[in-house]
Amino acid sequence: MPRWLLHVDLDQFQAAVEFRRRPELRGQPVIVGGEGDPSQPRKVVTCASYPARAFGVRAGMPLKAAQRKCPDGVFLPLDMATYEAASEEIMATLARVAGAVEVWGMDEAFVASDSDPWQLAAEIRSAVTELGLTCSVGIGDNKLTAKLATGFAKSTGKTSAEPEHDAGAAGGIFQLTAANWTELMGHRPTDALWGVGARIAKRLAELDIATVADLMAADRQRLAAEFGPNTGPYLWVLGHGKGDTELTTTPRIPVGRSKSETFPHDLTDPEEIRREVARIATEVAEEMLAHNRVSTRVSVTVRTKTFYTRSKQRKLPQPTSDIATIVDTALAVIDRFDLDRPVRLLGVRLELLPLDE
DNA sequence: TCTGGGGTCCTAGGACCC
DNA sequence: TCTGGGGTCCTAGGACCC
Repeated sequence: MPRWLLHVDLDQFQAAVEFRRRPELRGQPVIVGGEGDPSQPRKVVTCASYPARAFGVRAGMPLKAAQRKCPDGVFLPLDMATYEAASEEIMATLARVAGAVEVWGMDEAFVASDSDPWQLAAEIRSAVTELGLTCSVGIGDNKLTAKLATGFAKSTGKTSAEPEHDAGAAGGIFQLTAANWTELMGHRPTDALWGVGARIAKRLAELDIATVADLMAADRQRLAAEFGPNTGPYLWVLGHGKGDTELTTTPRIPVGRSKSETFPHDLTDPEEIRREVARIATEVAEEMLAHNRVSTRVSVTVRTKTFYTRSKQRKLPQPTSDIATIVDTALAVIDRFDLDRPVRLLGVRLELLPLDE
């Protein structure tokens, strides 16, 4: 009996959650991000509704740019608490319909099927629709193919102009497996793979590995020599459409906790920079404490006006939950930076002591 | 249009020890 | 005096993801 992995991905998640409480906005170009004020600098789009995307608005784009592309867009502030609550609702629904769920971020999850994956996918979509939301489902023989299948599900299911893929398509559900892997993925650039980004793709291209098919034909030893003993072979495996087939249903225990802030205007006064580092360190330490965790290491990140980003860290003499010690350490670390250029971002990250002893 | 915030994991080099 | 090889800890940086 084959085991299928299903990847569930909510459509336009944050915008869709907003539509539930403001149904009059359905079908409108809605842009969620920052405080919902496109005149605010250094804030970006977290989620654009499909109508907003038709104007060219994309996640990650500055709000100001989004407004230029879509002047009549409805800008809404981020409301994380509401999205988290919606996410829990969704995951509970998936658990009810599909059993074990591996949560992958707020609006994604993997589930498994030992029988008919299309049937399960349809049931999931129907259950999510009852929540007033919609989702796409990718079916794969592992997590990689399932995840990539969701991308096909979105592009084939959503755009009527898109020619119908015969292999495995059915409105919002798509199946990608070893059987159609080469046909559907072989000609695509390597960064179409989940885990290959722009940088790795560029380095691969320099080795004359431009497409997934090229990667499949590449020499493993060469990849290992180029990318390291772990990453190299991993890339080769990715290229062949292989991946993890196990669901991890126990919630992951965070190994770190961080907080960073891009300031609306650059900071230049070293004393002000120290004060902000102390404030951010206090906040993240308090959150750590609220979760009953203990810190082992403090890392401070500085991003200057030119986007030059560096971090320095210091191991604590012993694991501690003492806020004053953590703040003092963060200050000692920031003092090792040359603060002679305008600072646009400061961040503090705490590494956490593993929970199991 | 200048480029958010919160995560995870991997690699590499130097220090230090045997 | 012209120099080993491994293991581990620590720090810095890179890359990816949602």
